[in-house]
Amino acid sequence: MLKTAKQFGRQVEGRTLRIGEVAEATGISVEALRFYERRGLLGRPARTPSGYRAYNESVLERLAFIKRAQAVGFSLDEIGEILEMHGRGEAPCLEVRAAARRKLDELDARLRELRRYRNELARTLADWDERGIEEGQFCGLIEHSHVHAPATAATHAPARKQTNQGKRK
Amino acid sequence: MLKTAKQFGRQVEGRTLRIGEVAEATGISVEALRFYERRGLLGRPARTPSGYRAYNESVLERLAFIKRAQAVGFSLDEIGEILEMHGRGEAPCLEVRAAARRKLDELDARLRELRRYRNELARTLADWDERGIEEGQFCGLIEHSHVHAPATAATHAPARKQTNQGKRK
DNA sequence: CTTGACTCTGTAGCTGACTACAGGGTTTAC
DNA sequence: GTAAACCCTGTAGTCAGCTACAGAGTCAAG
Repeated sequence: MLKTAKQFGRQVEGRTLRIGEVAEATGISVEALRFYERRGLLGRPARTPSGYRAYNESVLERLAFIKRAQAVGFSLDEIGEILEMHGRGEAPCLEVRAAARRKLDELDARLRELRRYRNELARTLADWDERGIEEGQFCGLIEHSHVHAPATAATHAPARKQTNQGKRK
Repeated sequence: MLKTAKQFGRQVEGRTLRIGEVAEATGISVEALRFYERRGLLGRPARTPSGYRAYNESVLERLAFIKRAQAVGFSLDEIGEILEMHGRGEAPCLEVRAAARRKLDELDARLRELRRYRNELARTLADWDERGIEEGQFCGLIEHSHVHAPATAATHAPARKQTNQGKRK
């Protein structure tokens, strides 16, 4: 763990990592790392005389944070803000805690929604299994569904809210 | 319900709807309707002599199906395939049922994942509440997390798998 | 001293599900 | 008969989070 710096001029502190090494260590692609940097998530790393990025190992920790925060539902922008606040030593925790609480609520709402859809789908499938399906138009997905209301705007509104499915992290 | 067709030339069967009426009835925007048509989800509707789309009321049912399928996790492409099979009278139900079952599995996996993140976040929050946070670097989101492993590639891999989250239909 | 792997910047493209516009024609209500 | 409200096509833009490339420089090994 205390290997000297490989070839790069100054071995200021510990070992520095090239971008490819960071990529390999974290499973995040080189392009994504540069992308994060552009988005302000990684600051500007030191450079070797020839312009290569020379990360020190703390970047791994930072990236771990980013990944964890992302997994928990923060967008890159939000993560950027948190890191920035942290960097400026600005009582980040109050803000961050509030944000985290909001995230938790969102996550709960999303879970309820998904559970509803799951059960709906499961019921439809069960229906299909126990009776023939030849009668229905769209294989029962409409006719046999036991769920909230017919084709009115009211039915669609809640679905719309969640059309952005993918984008919600 | 048996109003004669309004102004349009032929009043072939029942009432026909202009795109704006369909939009209002379903809560789907006019642009989205045209978009669905381009994507092959609605076929080519009849046209008035002047080129306006003249939908018959069955489109509402079809749109309801689309919305429901979407809510349950099918992408527009998948929905398109289902509708196409249906249109060709091709034993769709076997295919559809298999697809639905896959969807259900995916939904379950997604739910497990989200529950995991939810609990993780909730635990982190609870931690913050019971002890001061001033010590931690990133407000404990790393240090205090009780979860799977430190900053190694192994930690990231599962997260990566799910970086494409959004894209997962 | 050359080959190949790595890195750099900058820009463009991808996915999914739309939305927004420009620049027209059509209908309807007054 | 005219203005508002609707409709048409076609193209481009949006969001997030990347990915892919082009064209160039750098580094380690044989």
